[in-house]
Amino acid sequence: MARHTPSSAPEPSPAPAAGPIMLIAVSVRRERERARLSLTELAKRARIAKSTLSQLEAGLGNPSVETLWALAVALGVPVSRLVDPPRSSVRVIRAGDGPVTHSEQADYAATLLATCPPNARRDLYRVVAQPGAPRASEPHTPGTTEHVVLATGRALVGPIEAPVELAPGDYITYPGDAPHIFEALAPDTSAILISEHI
Amino acid sequence: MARHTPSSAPEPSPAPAAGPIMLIAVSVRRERERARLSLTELAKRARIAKSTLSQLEAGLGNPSVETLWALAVALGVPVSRLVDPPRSSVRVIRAGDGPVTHSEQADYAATLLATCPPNARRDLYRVVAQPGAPRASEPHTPGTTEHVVLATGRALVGPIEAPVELAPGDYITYPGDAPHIFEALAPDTSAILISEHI
DNA sequence: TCGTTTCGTTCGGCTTGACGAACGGGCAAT
DNA sequence: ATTGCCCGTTCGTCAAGCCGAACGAAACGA
Repeated sequence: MARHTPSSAPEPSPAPAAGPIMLIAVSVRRERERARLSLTELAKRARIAKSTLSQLEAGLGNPSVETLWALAVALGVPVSRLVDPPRSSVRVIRAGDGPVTHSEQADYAATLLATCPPNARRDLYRVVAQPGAPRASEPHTPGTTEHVVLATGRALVGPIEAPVELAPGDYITYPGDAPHIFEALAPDTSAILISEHI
Repeated sequence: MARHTPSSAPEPSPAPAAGPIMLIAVSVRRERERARLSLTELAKRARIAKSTLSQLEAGLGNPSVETLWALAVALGVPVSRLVDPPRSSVRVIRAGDGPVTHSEQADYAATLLATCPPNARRDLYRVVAQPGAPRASEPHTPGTTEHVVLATGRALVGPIEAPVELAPGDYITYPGDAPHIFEALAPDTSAILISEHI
């Protein structure tokens, strides 16, 4: 199977415990079940032998990139979702909290709110809302995460069952693939919204 | 080489013209040169035969995931950077400008400021700065782009040779791999900073 | 009870990816 | 010129990925 051992060297990707094979094995099975495909059906669509797929999901073997590519195409997902570790929940960082890095040159403070997971896409919105009926979002595509930093005003933001009240500077992140709301509590409430999807 | 043809089926990943092999070939070479490694040296670090690497970069063959993984580890990059297609300038969107999507349910307006390029990482900062000496940033790693949305106050932001004055709600994006500044022009100037690196 | 279908796994074979060694070229020191 | 070293490519061998076919299990209807 493996003729070499890539076990040493500094791991940039968050060391996935069992190496790439097991990671891909579980990823493929996860995506296949999410797509409601049988092993046989997926193999047919990907134009690979189902024996190949069977062994792959069993964590045996060491698939080639063409095999992997064919599977990703058939599953309708980017290849990277099969090769990078999975991830989710609500987290709030209040204005003034969080790890701050100060500048020596100027009065300048930056707070790291969220590091970007490998391979995610983050789309950036500016939101301006007025009090009244809250905006309830349908869940987006699975794997979506939203981040909101309130700029001005006040707002109730987060999962529909447990939204959080934000003041200017507050930050919240929550799953975007579950129902969630944005309800302005003050006039001219504005925020930055980042929609992150893998 | 390829025994199957994954050519059909709807392509979710933005069809990379020449299939996964060529894509990986150029990605590996690009990352290797970025890391200033010789082919021989990289092969040694990845614990793979240099012949394998040579053919891989030539666009021949069909590497296994273990080979790919070992290379990504040795290069110090996530695997996804080798399997997704690759990809800067100043752009400003003033508050109130830009494509706005309104909600039917509530007084809620979202403006798309920047779609995320495939495979980029975006790290999210909250910035609070006071007037005085501007904060001049050293250029970051090549391929970095920064985005700033001013929340409160006023600031001079952008490339050091041509910064732009921002008011609350204004958005700017500029290359992060060239010198750039953030100079607060009013007390308690705050902003959201997204650092995007490939 | 017996076919029929679909599921996922297991079994030989052909094909090919990965390996090490050998090769030719470029460069610097001797 | 010669030696040494590193570069990247080419070649033959061997292991293993991929394949199709055969297999047992489970579900459904006749």
